[in-house]
Amino acid sequence: MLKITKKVEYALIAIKHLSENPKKLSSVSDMSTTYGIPREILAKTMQALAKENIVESVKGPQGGYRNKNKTSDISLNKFFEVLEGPTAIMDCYFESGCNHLSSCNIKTPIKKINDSVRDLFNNITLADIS
Amino acid sequence: MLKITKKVEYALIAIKHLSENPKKLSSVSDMSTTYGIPREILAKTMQALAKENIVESVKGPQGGYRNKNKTSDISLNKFFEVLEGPTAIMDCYFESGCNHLSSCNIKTPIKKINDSVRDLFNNITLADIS
DNA sequence: TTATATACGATTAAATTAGTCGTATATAAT
DNA sequence: ATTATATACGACTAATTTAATCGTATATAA
Repeated sequence: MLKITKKVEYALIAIKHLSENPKKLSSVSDMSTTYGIPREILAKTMQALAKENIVESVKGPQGGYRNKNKTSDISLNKFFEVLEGPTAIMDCYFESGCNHLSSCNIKTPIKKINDSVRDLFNNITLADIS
Repeated sequence: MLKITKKVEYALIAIKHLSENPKKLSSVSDMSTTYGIPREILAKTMQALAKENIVESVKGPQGGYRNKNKTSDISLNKFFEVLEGPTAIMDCYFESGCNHLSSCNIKTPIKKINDSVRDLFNNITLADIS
């Protein structure tokens, strides 16, 4: 539980790389060989980040990615949600009704845990961890 | 990512139940029917909690479980670790060396995220969420 | 025109999580 | 003593989620 996925791991590596190479464009191929990351997965991950304007993409030869916004403007929560969807420690938090348990006594506790985790990630930026 | 498991969910429900019924013993059968939780899974979960002295078990007819320590003395982190093992957002945090990536640039970031999450869970007790 | 690079959907493989089954042991009640 | 009830625990199977691969389209610099 509470493990971050490879997708997020790879994205963190890429963002860090881009922030260390702000001038030039970095291609997926280059980054995947440099860090030993499966090419296709990294590609998709970068595409998701590009779609949300976290990175900028340039097509064609000599193309690649560069960071678009300041890493200090992007919260970890935003970053995670772009890649994984809503930060919810348990599904029932976002579903209208809990279909699993006939008599749930922990809705409030779950909400508290969830809010705490979200607060935490909202208050850490990509710059903080780079 | 960052989802809590059913095991933890069920354990939270049980602990809440026990804290609401401090005098008597509650059996797994009773709790599993009351909350619609698979019997065997709840049984194993309670056994794990008993082993760590979070709950007390009494065998035989009329037996069952009761809370052993104050819920305010048990951190969420302790609780999670009893059920799921070390709170590590990524495996490499606990392994001696990272075998996955030839050239990892995010060890420090990962450590920061991980420590933040652990701090958070260390500062929430079971009482806080009950 | 060609080689390089992103974009994206579909599919398969691997790993993790959830749930089941079988058996042993303790003990209260009869 | 015997029986029914309850915890204890290991092995196994099923379901779900995550990771990785494959194929094809599109843009563009050289």
